[in-house]
Amino acid sequence: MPYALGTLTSDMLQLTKRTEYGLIALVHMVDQAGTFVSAREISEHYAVPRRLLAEVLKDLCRGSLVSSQRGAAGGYTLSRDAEAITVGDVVEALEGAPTLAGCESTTTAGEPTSGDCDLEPQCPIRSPLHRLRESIWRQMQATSLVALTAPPTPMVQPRLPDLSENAAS
Amino acid sequence: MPYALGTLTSDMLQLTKRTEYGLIALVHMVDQAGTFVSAREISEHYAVPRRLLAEVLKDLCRGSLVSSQRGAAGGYTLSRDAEAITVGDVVEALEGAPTLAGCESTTTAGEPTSGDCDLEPQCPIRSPLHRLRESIWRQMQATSLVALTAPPTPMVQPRLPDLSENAAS
DNA sequence: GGCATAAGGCACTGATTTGGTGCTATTTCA
DNA sequence: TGAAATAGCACCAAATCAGTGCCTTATGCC
Ligand code: SF4
Ligand code: SF4
Repeated sequence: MPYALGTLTSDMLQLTKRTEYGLIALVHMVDQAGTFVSAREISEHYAVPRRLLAEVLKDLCRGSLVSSQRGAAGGYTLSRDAEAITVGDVVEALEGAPTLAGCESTTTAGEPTSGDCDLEPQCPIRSPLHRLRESIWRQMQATSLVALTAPPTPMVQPRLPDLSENAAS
Repeated sequence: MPYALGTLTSDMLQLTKRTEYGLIALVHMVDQAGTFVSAREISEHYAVPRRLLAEVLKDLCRGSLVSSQRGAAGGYTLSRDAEAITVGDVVEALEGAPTLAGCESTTTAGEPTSGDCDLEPQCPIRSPLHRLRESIWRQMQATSLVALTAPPTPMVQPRLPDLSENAAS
């Protein structure tokens, strides 16, 4: 069956393994708040490669999401409240602030960062795409670790805001 | 200045060049609705690699987003109304339906597709992440070509729905 | 002190994806 | 017939990603 359209999966929304491992570790640490959890403990608990997880935790430490303690009985612990750590923070710490198009690489400060694409003046999709990216990014910033720890959540998906001004649903 | 956190850009929300080129071509075709536009014309207009654009247009044709006409004076044209073509459609045609985590590769039909990750039973972040992905994907499905063609759009970004049930902003 | 156990640093490999090109065949219009 | 267009497909180079090796440094405990 050639050309099975719809069965392929894009990775454009795919979290990297690093981010997944980071999220798993952070969620695990929410329960153990106040204590230092070692990378070994987490890696054995979730069957995650130990060395890779250590690398991820290190980056989370650089991003000030966790604090580390060296030596025996050392490990990592959340450096702030679980509600103050969002998926966006994790992605930003492990992959950098995301962009939808190459013409703008928004930092946390929101600099324009003119862009490396040379068809900007002619490009017709630039501005609306940025709006879409902003919206998505905002959702990641609005999803905190506590939202990830609440498993059942029998919530109904609310109506999405429409990004265009003329589609009235 | 080592470790310039916040300046790196993640590509997790980055459209591929193929998708970008596809969107540009489609938006261009919105204006020329009814006529067949050649890949050469678009590539010269926007300084996009001709051969690559042709490849993209071909995939869009496979995805039934555009119709093609061969031979001299041939080209491509939208196969349906611009409002009926969404960013999600384009992404799906050019990259496949997206997934946030590797444990589920949702097709358009929405099959479960059990998953290739072996830490699903233990994984604490699975369900909420899927909710996030759904929400993002929904936004892409809600953004049509006409939304991309409306340049000024002095619209205020509406409040986002909160994905967690306990964060009351 | 000495040792086990922790994180920190960094370079490195292998597999995959992505952007892009070459070449040929086929279709259409003049 | 020939130019111009799509269709198909293989191929390449660069970038990214998952994962590992190896060493250094720090801490707790005997
Ligand atoms: S200017 Fe247009 S083509 Fe260039 S990176 Fe931005 S959105 Fe993409
Ligand atoms: S089960 Fe968890 S770790 Fe595995 S792919 Fe799904 S979200 Fe990622």
